[in-house]
Amino acid sequence: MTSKPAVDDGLRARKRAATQAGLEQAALALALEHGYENVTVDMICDAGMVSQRTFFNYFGTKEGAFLGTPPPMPADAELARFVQGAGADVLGDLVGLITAALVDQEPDPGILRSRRMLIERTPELLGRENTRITELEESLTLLVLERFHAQGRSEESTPGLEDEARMAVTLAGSVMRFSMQKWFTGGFTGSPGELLRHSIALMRRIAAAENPAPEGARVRP
Amino acid sequence: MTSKPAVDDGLRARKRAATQAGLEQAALALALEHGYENVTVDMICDAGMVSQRTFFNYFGTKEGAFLGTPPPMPADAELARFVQGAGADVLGDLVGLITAALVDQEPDPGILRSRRMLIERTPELLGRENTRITELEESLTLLVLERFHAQGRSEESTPGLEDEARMAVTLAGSVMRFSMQKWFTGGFTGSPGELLRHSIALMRRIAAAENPAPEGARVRP
DNA sequence: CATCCTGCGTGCAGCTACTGTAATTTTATT
DNA sequence: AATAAAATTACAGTAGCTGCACGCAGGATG
Repeated sequence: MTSKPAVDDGLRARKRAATQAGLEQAALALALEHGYENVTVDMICDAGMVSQRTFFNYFGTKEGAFLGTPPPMPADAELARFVQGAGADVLGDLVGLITAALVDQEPDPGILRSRRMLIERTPELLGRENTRITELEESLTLLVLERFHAQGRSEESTPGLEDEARMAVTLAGSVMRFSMQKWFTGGFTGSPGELLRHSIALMRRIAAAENPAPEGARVRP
Repeated sequence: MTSKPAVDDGLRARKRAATQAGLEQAALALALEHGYENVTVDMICDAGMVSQRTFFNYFGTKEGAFLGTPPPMPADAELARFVQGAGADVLGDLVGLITAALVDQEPDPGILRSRRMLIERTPELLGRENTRITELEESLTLLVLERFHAQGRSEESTPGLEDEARMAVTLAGSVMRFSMQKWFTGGFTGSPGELLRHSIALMRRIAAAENPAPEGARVRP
């Protein structure tokens, strides 16, 4: 990921990372025990042994400590691979891209899971999470458009190309949300890969459905 | 509350409604001019000529004044109609249901539009909105399940029935989001009904795509 | 080793969103 | 007109969050 293989960390950086990790962990633990609303920033600071001011230097916001580092944007190499991807399965590739970013972003799956739990049961955090995702989708739409261009499709030749890209991203997002939900409510026994494929298949089946629109009047009474 | 069931709108109720509408309007106007973050509750109170405490009696939260009355849940009659709907087009019917609720909920389309504009450009509000929608989707999923049952399908005969319902709701939500976005960025010239049908068709096309999954390894590198 | 200096943590003062409480005013009822 | 009920208000207090200025330790330079 970085230019140098490893050692670039000084004592400073290491301490910093430790403090941040400590705060995040404390925040999660406290929230899972007392509920997000009942946890004050001061509590987290006590547990992490820093001043309140320092806390805000790290996260800027209370929520920040619970949500972890901002948005998982894939590495450039993978992005290029996606754009060049000749495969016709945009949806599958998109889902793969997002998943990859998610995985190599958080080393500890335990943290990831409990964070997910907390977010799931806390509307306020869920809102923030959605916001982040929305912002991410913005960039992904541009990516898909690039891919389309790489495949020789242009706005001129295909009028609704941008819509198509946006819809693809939207659907990929739906698959991710659906899978997450199923995964963290424990309704699935199997590998994440399986789950994702299962979700995509299900989506295709539902979307295909029967009659596209019986008379059209149904849509807007 | 009172012993009499009849004419519940006296002077009281009318004043109340006026105050609330005034506050909402003031909030929207102020935010569109100065940006959401730069509008304080006190400003809104000044414009609406009430105390800060009263403001919070009405909305409970600053965001409330900008988002309007909570979630548009359809009337019982329409719900029943949806459940009994023999039509196979679950998606279309769902979209129709949501749309109907949206329309007869806010009489003034001008308010609705500017509110939409504001939400669109304000991450914080967008997050809240998404949260509300998510909560709504919860109930809709149950509805779809009822409909399935009315069609004689049970969890026993069809293992993934609940998943199917959830996915249908998720997809309907995607269609709504997509349409909203297109509608309020002005990228569409035509009736809302047309737009919705167009969106559904597009979704079906993208979802269908080509190969479901070349090898599966793509999904989780 | 001495020196600078830069990044980081801290206290403090202050703003804004929000809540509880009790008093005051306004509307409804008899 | 008297009284009950409800709405609105002022006031005080809590929690999230920010700008500012100071001090200290890590790291670079000579």
